[in-house]
Amino acid sequence: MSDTPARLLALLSLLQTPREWPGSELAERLEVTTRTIRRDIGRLRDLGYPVEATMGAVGGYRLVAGTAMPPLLLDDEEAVAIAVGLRTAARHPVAGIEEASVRALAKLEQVLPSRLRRRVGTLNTATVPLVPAGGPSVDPQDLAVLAAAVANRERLRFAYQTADGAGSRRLVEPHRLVVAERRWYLVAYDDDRDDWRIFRVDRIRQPHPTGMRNAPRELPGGDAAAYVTSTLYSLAPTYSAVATLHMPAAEAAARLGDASGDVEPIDERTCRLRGHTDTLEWLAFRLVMLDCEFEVHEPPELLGYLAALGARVTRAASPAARAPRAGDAADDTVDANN
Amino acid sequence: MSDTPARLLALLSLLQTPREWPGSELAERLEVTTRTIRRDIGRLRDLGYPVEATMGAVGGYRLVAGTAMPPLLLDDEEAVAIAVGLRTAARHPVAGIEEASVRALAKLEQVLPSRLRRRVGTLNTATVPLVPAGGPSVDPQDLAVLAAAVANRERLRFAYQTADGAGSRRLVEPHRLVVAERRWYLVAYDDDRDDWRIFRVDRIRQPHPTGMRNAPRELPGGDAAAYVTSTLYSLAPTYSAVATLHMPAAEAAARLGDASGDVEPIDERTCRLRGHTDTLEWLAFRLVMLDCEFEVHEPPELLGYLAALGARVTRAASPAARAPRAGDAADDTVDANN
DNA sequence: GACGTCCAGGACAGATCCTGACCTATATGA
DNA sequence: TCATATAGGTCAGGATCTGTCCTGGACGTC
Repeated sequence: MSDTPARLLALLSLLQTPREWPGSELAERLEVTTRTIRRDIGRLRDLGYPVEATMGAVGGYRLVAGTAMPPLLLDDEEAVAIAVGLRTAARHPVAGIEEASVRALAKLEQVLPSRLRRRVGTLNTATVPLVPAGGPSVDPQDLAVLAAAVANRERLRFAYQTADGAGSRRLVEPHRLVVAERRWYLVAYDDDRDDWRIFRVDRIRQPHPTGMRNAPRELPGGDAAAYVTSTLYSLAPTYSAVATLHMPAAEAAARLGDASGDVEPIDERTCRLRGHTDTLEWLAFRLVMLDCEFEVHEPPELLGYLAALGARVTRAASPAARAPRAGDAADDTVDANN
Repeated sequence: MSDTPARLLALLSLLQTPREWPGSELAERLEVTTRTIRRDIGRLRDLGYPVEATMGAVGGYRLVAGTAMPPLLLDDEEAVAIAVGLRTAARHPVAGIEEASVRALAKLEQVLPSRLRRRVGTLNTATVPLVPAGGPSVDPQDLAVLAAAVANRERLRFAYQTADGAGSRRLVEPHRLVVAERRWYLVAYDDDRDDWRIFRVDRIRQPHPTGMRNAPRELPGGDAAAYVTSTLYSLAPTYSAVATLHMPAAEAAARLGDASGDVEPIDERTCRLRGHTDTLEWLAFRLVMLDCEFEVHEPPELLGYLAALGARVTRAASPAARAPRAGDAADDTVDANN
């Protein structure tokens, strides 16, 4: 009896199960008359959620795709699955929707019951990274905290570790989260230094909101993403890579994706790749994954890295020969600001 | 005025933004009095959604984590981000929540507006696969269709391509979706053959529900996952791999994850890996990604694959030498049933 | 072709609920 | 101390909701 909004939500929840519901069954579950069910269905339709009905003896109601997203009513496991998916998406950002990903993650983490958060955490640490890290990886939970602070225009305090290992404590007004070169950066106004700064998120430790709101501040130039990339290019000792791929240019471009540099055809079966990167491991990984013959011309560091990798793999395939182990990890020395 | 449930949903949507909302601002947005806002907040609390309020001059309301998941109200971009995340999760299943992932995906795809679905599709094809496929990859949208049919107990018609290339049309009663050995399988009762069958999802083409419901049918033995793995072991010519890793056993186990076989220590710095796999590329990929010295002892196919890979990488690092291209793709010949 | 089953929706009466307009109490930061 | 925020009681008038009728249309089955 009564409590209409709760019943509407329950009805939405039932209808989101991908199956057909006869009105009588819905009425039974929600303990109301079928007439009320029909009225509720009408209400949902008025709200813009298209409920489709098939008439006839085996008919029923089902929620279909409309023009607006209905509220998603998830059970525990589904919520965990989405959280895990968003966390890995935060670690391997997809071009164009990185920011929406962290927004969704922040939204979800805000309301995720603690028992589910624990499950997400254990699943997350149990999941193995699929690609070379290329430096420390970001903590998705920290990322959610930063996204919340950005949305809330709330001052943020955190410990920041610079490239040379020194640590410092910061109080900033967060402005935007940006992905550049496969890394997360926080664009923020540093209150102590009275200037704009860019922080690598994987070097931020223990961020917590202070509760102090700050007035929106305009970034000079406006575009945060452009600000980050321009700062990176002016500061970072990125490598310029040139390679020849024995693969049609179109196919190589498709398999490399958009963020891997320029591909121009040499002839029908080969092409030239030019790109810049600050993580040799990542570039080498992508080239090997292409599963085609290729030759690297520059930079010498990448040549060295690939030579070491090839030698290691060759050693692995010839167990008869035993050799002293050679360290072959290339280090990453790029930093955004001090 | 009026339409309380819609206002409650709108209020929930606002509160899910990770920020604090003063009651007056909420009242303004929703065009009601602050008194009504306070009442609505109370209603939400009665429904079990914990709205926290900070009193005082800079107070406000915010939705915090409770014991149950509130309905997620997403904007377009967030919905797309979640869909993309779930699709990649379907391609790289995480142990333990694979089924919840596809359930959530099916739920989302069911109500995703078509314009957003298009965006998800283009983003999805633009996204490059991060790991070696090891055979054809599943279409997440097909997976969602299968999951919906499983939940709806609806008969399903599809074209199935067997290992030897022959195609057949099937009419089945879907029972469960299961991940085994990094692949999706559909456990279903084949109506034409009057027996239970296991189908590799990546070989299923154009699945579509028929609208015919079927009575729930009990799988002999009960456990669908066990049924799949036992069938696979009895049928599939998997490789048995043995390798020595120059890495502490604990670290290797952590970095390999749970599904990669048994790791036992040899001494403090080395360990032995035993596993079985039907995709050489995947195992080789994981071993190389460990970023440590290792030697493979078995199977010979893996040795050959690694030798070819090492040679290719070495060639790439020595652009002076030019050699005729050697094909080095290992084929995957495992099948679940005919 | 008749029948049962399902969705669609109008009319109506009675109970319920909701909103806005008061009011006071309390907590917090400037 | 003051301003501002949440918290919540009360009350009256009006809107809304529910259940119980009803008719009609669509669809599959017997």
